[in-house]
Parts: sequence; C-alpha cells; structure tokens
Amino acid sequence: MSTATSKADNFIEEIIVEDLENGKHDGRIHTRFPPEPNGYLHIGHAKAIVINFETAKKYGGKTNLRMDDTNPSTEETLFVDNIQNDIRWLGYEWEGETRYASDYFDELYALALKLIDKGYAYVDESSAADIEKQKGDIGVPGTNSPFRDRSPEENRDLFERMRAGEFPDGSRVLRAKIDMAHPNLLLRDPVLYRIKHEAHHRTGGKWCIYPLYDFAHGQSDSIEEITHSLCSLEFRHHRDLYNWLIEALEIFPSRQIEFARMNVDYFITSKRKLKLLVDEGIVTGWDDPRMSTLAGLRRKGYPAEAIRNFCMDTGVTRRDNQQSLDLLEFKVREVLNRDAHRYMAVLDPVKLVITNYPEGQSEMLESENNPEDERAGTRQLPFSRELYVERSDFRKEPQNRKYYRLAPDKDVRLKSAYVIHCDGHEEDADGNVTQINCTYYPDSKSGDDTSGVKVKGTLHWVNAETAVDLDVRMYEPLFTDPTPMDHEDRDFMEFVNPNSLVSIRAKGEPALAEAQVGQQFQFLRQGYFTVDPDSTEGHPVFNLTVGLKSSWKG
RNA sequence: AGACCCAUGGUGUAAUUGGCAACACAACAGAUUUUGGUUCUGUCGUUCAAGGUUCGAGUCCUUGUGGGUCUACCA
Repeated sequence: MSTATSKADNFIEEIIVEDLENGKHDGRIHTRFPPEPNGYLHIGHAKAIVINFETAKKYGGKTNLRMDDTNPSTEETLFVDNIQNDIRWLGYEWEGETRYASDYFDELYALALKLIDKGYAYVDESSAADIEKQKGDIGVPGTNSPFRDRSPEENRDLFERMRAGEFPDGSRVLRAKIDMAHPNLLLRDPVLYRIKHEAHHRTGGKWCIYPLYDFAHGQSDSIEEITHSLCSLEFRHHRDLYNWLIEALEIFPSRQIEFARMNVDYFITSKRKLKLLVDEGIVTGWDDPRMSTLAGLRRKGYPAEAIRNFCMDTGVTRRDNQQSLDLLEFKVREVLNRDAHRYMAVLDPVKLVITNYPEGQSEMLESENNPEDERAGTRQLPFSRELYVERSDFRKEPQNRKYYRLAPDKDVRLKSAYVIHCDGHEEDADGNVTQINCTYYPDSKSGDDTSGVKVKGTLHWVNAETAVDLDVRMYEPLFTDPTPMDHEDRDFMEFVNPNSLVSIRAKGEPALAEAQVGQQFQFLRQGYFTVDPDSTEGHPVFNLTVGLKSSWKG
C-alpha cells in the first residue's frame, strides 16, 4: 500500500508530496478526469486517465469522472456510455457516481450572479465580431467594450433576463471584467456565458444560457473540491483565469497543473481528423483497429495492461514528446508473450508432401500451448502426409549458411513433429511453387528424437486435410509517415497507407475454428492475433495485433 | 510583435536537488532456444550555444539560439 511518503516520480508528484508535507487540504488528494462527451477516447486520453488515476492511487487519493458537458450543441448521451466503458476497460473505477458539469448549472448560475454583484462581470451587447475586435492582438492592447461600465444592478437584471429567454442567441453575453490590455489574451474580459436556445442532453429545455469552459471547468473542480486539477499544456493560459475566478468567487482553491500531451508515432488524436477518417471511409468506424481510439486499439488486441504500462513508463513532463510505436508494441508483446496461447496458422500456404509418410495414415502430436507458462497445458495436433507450410519458408535455391529454412537438400524441424529433408519442388508455368516434396526421419519425433539429425530451423505447419480456413486481417500503421500532421505543405490525408489493411485467407489448425471473439493467440513465428467481432459461429476473423520481433534479415 | 512554457544518446525518461550522466525502447554483436519469438550477455551513443558563479554545473545566473502555446459566444 502506498503512503504519503511515496517517492515522487515526476514534477506533479513532487508538488503533491510537498502539499502532503505541508498538510494542505488535510492531506487529501483528489483528481478528476473531465472528458467532453462528444467523441471517442483515444490513446492521448489514456495518458490523461492513467496520470489522474495512478497519481491519486499512489497517494491514497480519489479520482472523479466528470463529463464536461456545457455545450448543448455537441454533446450526446451515447458518448457517455462509451467513455465509461473505455475507462473501465483500461482498469479504472472512479469515485462515486459519474459527475456532470451540467449538474452544476444552478450553482454556476448563482456564481455568475455573485460575480456580477461584486462588479466583476458585465452583460455585453457587442456582436461576436465586435468582441473579437475589442480583444486587440498579440502584443497589441485591446479596447473596452462600450457596455463595460454598467452598474451591477443593471447587469444582474440583464443577466436574469438572458436566463429568462428574453433575448435571442448571440445578442448578449456575460463577460468577466478584468483587463483589456492584459498580455494574456484570455484575461481580456473573457466571455463566461452565452445564449443558446437549445435543449441539453441532460437538462433538456431548462436552460437557454450556458457557461463556457472557463466558467464551468474550474468551478466544477471547486464544487467537487478537487485538490489537483491535472490537464494538458495547452491550458496553461487558462490557469490565470482559473485562479482569478477562484479569488473573485472565493471558492475552493483547486490547483491546476499542466503536463505535456503524449504523441505517438503513426497515430493522430485530433477529434476532427479522426472523424474525417471515418466519414471518408478510410476506416470502417471509430473502432477500426487502425484507429488511435481505445475502442480501436482494444479491437486490434492491445491489452489494457500494455496501454497502462506504456502510459506510465513514458513519464510525465512539460516538454513536447513524440513516443515511438516501437515502445508501445514492445509493451503489447510483453503482455501477450506472457498470456497468449501459441497456435499454428499458415498465412500464405503452399502444400508440402512427405513422400515417405504412408498415404491414409495420420497421428496426433502433442504441443505446448505456452512455453512461458506451464499451466497453459498442451494440445493435440493432427499430422499426416500432406501439410501446408509458409510459402516464404521455402527457397528454390539455398541462400547462404545463415538460411535455416526449407530449400533443396536442407533439413528442418516441423514444430512439435518431425525433422524433414527437402527433396525438391514442383512449379507451374510461371515458376510459382505449387508443391514441396520432402521425406521425414521417422525417429525424429518431437520429444523422442533419436535420429541425431541437427537442424537450425523450426517451421510452423498445419495438416492439410484437417486445416480450417481463417480470415485474417493484416494491419500496418494507418499512415506512411510517423507524424502526418507535421507537414505545413501537405495534408495528412496524403499519408494514408494504402496497405494499412490487407485481408487474407489463411490455413489454421482445427481448434482455431472454435476461437471466441476477443480471444488472443500467438500464431507461431508470425505474431499475435485477436478474434474480431465480425466473426461468426465457426468462422473466426483474426486481427493482427502486432507481429513478432524478428532478428532475421532474409 | 507581447506573454508564457520547454531544451539530456535515434526516441522517451532519470540523475540522492551543486558531487563519477543512468534506465527503457531502438540499433548492432554474441550465447541459449523444437518460435530467426522469449531469456541472457555485451557494444553503440547524450547534457542547444556562449559567457558567468563555484574546488566542482545537466542542475544556479546572464545573454543568445531553437521548438511549442495563446487573439472560438469549442473544450
């Protein structure tokens, strides 16, 4: 069990340790994850989720889940369920019920009134365009709105009438009265409330005015008495406003701390861009295994544990970072190597005949399910005269002494079966190999090998007669460039990888026909594969999760 | 242009807060292996620049340089 004395692993934890030592908030640590329910969670959200939940957990704190649903135009209940599913799948359970910023609309409204009464906010009738002009520019001071100096009484009256629905959309806003010359543009009298005669997914038609992010997020933090409000770097400028409002409103002083977002090679995390991929039909949906969404990664077979490990091991800092896909895939293999059962499937089959194995004869051979885990047990494999092996495991001419696979006059081991000797092959008019002919050493049976034949290579295979057809989806990154968004001169769509999905028909050992959706396997010598939801009874569809590492440069 | 943030091997993150720059991934070499997987061993290579403070600087100061963020009635 972690205690308050746990060593700080990053700058956020340093702050927490210091707060704990100073007895701040009576040693209470409370974080929150505040998604906007208008889209799917992706790998970048995973980082934020992991940071918030793990940090709190480490110091004995709690984490809330709060839907930041202050904009009625964009949010939908549908997304709420998906978000909750994804967070639970990742392995986290939040404190209490799911919170909603919209649950605080009454309190927020009262807070706005308080701000008005204290002379810190005013109702502005300037048009959106005028307000933009009043903002000034970077390095250029803004100008005061002509409505800036109304009395608190007049402002209160106007604001109450805004709420009552007396004014049309866009005709008035509530603005904080701060400083139109402030170097931080966000403090040049930011808009706090806008009029939107629109129904909200939770509050229905109760409201026609809605707070903006800056007057909802921080206040929600305070209402929930969040001690450490962790967010990404682009909110740095908002912190000044966040703190200004805490002081002006005299509410619970949550502390906002920003960390750098995580970027991952070959992944994009822009909500808009992801939607474009879906809308343009580049992918089949938000849960397409090529997507950076948690739904996509899950469907591809990335274990939650691997994603968690990845997020934790990449650390927490304030500098821009670009994580390599290599590390993510390493984390995925690390978990799957431990857990996935090994099966044999031939992705690009070519027939292999063992000419000295009696026709009509067959036998069952035993094979271990996972050499990393004895408890995984063993299974029986049918073996007979005709098999399928991988086309790429045969060469018409032996390459060099570093080549361990099939070629004329070469010996190889068939995994869990016999050592065979390659005698030759047959081919069609175009030179395509149609059959490989071999002889086997009857005394080389796996586990009982007295043949004395030494081989360097071991191949996977399936018994031709009993093999089942497998639909397999081979994936590559969705983009040909690790950072498709980083080209000023080229659109990211230009980098869509035409080979990101290649569907093939493979031959698998019989037991694979029974594979259940979500089950994960290692196809020996190939990679890790996960059964896709598109599977039907007896006809599994497999997704390539990640290939095995290979040190062979053939 | 103004304000703010950031700068350590190819990538990412450490460095007992001023005391021998390390860990992971990647790459490369070897050992083991009935998966060219796993495991094990080794190699490679790092403090943005220039000044300053100090016995001593990745760490502190100054000035540069480079990168990022900010002018939505989005979050």
